[in-house]
Amino acid sequence: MAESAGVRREQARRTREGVLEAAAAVFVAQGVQAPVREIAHRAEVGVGTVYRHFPTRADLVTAVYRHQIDACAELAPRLLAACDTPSTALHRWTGAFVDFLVTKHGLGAALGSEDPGLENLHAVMVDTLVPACAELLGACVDAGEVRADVTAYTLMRAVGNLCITGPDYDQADARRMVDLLLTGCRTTS
Amino acid sequence: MAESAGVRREQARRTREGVLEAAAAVFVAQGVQAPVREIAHRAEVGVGTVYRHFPTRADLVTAVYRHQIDACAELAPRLLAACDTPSTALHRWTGAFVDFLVTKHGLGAALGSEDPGLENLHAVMVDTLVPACAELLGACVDAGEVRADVTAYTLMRAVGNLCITGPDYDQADARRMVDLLLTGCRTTS
Amino acid sequence: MAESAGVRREQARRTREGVLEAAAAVFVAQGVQAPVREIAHRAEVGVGTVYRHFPTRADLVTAVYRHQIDACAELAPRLLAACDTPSTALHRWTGAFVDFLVTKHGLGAALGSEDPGLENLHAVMVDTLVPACAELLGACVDAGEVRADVTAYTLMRAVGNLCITGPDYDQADARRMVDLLLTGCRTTS
Amino acid sequence: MAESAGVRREQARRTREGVLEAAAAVFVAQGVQAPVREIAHRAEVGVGTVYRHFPTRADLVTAVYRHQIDACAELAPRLLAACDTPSTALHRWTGAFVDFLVTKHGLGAALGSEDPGLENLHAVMVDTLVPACAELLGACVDAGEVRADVTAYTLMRAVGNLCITGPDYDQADARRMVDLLLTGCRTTS
DNA sequence: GATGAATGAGGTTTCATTCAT
DNA sequence: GATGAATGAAACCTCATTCAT
Repeated sequence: MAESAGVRREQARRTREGVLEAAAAVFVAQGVQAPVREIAHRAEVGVGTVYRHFPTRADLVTAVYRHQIDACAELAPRLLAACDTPSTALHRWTGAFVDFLVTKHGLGAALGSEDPGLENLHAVMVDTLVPACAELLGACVDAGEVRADVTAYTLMRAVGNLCITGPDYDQADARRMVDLLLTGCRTTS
Repeated sequence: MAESAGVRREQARRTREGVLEAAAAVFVAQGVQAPVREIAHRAEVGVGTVYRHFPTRADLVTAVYRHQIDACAELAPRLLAACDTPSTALHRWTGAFVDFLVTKHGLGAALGSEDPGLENLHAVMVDTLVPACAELLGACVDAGEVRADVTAYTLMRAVGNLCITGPDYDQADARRMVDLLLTGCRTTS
Repeated sequence: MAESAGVRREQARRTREGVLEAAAAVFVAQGVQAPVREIAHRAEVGVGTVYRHFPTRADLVTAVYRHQIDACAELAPRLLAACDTPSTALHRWTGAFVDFLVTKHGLGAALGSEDPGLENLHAVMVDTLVPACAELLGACVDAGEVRADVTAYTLMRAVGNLCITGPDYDQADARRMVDLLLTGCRTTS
Repeated sequence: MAESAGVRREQARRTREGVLEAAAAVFVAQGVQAPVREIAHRAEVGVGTVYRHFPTRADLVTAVYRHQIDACAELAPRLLAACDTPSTALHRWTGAFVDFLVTKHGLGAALGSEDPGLENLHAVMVDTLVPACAELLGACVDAGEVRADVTAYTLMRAVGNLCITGPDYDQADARRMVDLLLTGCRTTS
């Protein structure tokens, strides 16, 4: 009986993972507003199953990107330790952030969206990434490399917005614009 | 008869203006994807009236912003003539552009949207504003004030994206981020 | 003043004729259910004008075909006088009727329709054409050429139905089918 | 689980049947162009349910009549085997076809309609019934009972048209007209 | 836990018809 | 008489979401 419960739990976990994978794929293809049916179909489960695991769309979006958000946050201190200067670390970190956002079709837009259905995701990203960004930014400011009047939150929103790509404004464009923005943040010597 | 026709035409024009005003207000509150019903209701007309004046949503969105888009484009040569340096003109122009975009909630997003219903608006903005921006940018490059590897289109998309505001990222933030971006575009002397 | 009234009346008559012509053309192209706007546009008048002259669609449809309906009815006695046998006259009359119906796209369908908006037209056709057809049919029966158990109304409905054409069942098909039907009505000798 | 799935599937099947019955009834009353809402309401389901089972109107119309169309087609060889002469079989088959068409108000009209929403149904009827009719017709021609210049398709269209009934032209009239048409198709000996 | 059928609100669009000028 | 802008009912179709099994 205890075992059967464990087996069932394991099944549920696998179902959950399957939904997450399907959602990730569908989000890339159609954006985070894709029909739930589409995701359920791709995961080969019923729509009810999606709703059981993720009651709101934001829960699903958040869960889909949580791993990567966490990984992105954890990257900050590692880069700070590994790079010669804080600003190098900041540049590389934003580079990683851009790559993350751009490859998730619609995530940049979701970040900046006021859609109440996405505020949950918004909160997660802010809570997780802003401190990471703030750590890098603070180090840069302390080192006199970056102006002190830029907040981590504002910078992240700006970077997030710059990552809203399209046919005529692609990942490379986004990277260059973010680089220019960071360059503009340098203290003018 | 000629007079009555003129009166009627005048009435129609006022209705049209009313729809435009209502649409502008609704767009600010809900974005450019707001339901047509909402706009019709706010304008105190039937939905059919909205469709009569603006057969597609893009027609409406375009009409709402056309005046300002044109005004913005016309500002470019005037600033170029009035300012001491091209880069000053560029800064002031982007400042005006940001003010325009930010006060029209959702227009920045519309500029970058791939939504087929907005491609018309997209085309108008690109056709009108990119040349204006290119003129300023070219002058800056010729004066050696700005790096030559930034295209007017990409810059406009970036500025447009930076103007997607929200409760925690407002017009002042957008202006500062755009300024930093432009600063980053300067030739490092 | 009397003259100006006459002039005005003449104007109105011409407007009316213009609407009729436009309606006839539109009916051929799109069927009798075509949008009123289409007809008004083609006639280069306002929709209100169409409604003033023809309050209901049936009024318009009826008016459009009235001339031809009358001409068709008047043909019956002339054919009866001119042809050697009544059945020849009947054949030639139905031939003319078929040509009339088939070239008026949708009229055959309108004849058989129960659409309350068309009952007026239905009544006109019945009142005008059934007596004409009955005259021919009666002569045929009297001459022993056609069975006595076919009513003029039923025959007309049948012919009307057979004239509902389409891409794979055209005017020639309709004519042949009507001919076969008439052949079937002959008294078997 | 397997059982509950079976129960659910059974429920769905009943819903589907309910929709079909409702659609059949509404089609009789209002023709095959009746609003989907009407059908949904009569079936006591939501419109979404109708769309789930029958994505397009043609799917619904086709499903409503499919059984009877098939039964009609299958009747042809059986009659051919059972009757003394091919022409008797043809007469009885068209009689059955007429009964089928007339009791399904609007189906005759649908058969001849150019409405793109009905082309599917049109195709089904043509594909299923024309071969059946052709078999009978061919046998009649081979037996020298019917003229060779009538195609199965044209005959079916003609019969379909003759089955467009109304208050003053009912099923009995349709049957008699079809009989006369067939009589007219006989080789004159 | 999983299912997916059913629901129905919500969006779009079309046109017949009215009415003030 | 003529006009055509305005109206709004009505049809379509799509999903997010619920719930009985």
